[in-house]
Amino acid sequence: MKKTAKTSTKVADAAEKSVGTALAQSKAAIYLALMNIPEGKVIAYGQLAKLAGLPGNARLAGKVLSGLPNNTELPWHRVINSQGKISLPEGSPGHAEQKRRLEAEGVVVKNNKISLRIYGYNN
DNA sequence: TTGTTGACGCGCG
DNA sequence: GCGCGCGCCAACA
Repeated sequence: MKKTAKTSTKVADAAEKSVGTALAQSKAAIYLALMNIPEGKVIAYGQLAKLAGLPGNARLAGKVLSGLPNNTELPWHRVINSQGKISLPEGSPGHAEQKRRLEAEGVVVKNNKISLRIYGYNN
């Protein structure tokens, strides 16, 4: 209807429209995976992406989390990098916020670092 | 279409 | 345990 003929990848294009840019699913998958994280536990971006069915898309997970609103209900603060540290830059509102939330759930943050060995969520 | 950027991960020294 | 560099995948200009 819109694209008309053009180079007409029509079939692929139509399929793409049906899902709403493939990422929509990925995004939803990441949300679901995030909801599966219990309190007092943390997970790495890559791990989260893998749980969402997107191995190798750790960065994408971060991209999605960055797009989350402030009033989101998702426990985004339970997501950290494989280093066991908060990816957000120190001094950033999100960093302090995340750290505070984690401690509120019983997660001990040692020197801005979290023991994945203890709090790491393994499925 | 090509190049750059990013809430990352892993291997090395 | 820590810092550095390269690699991966998608979005954006």
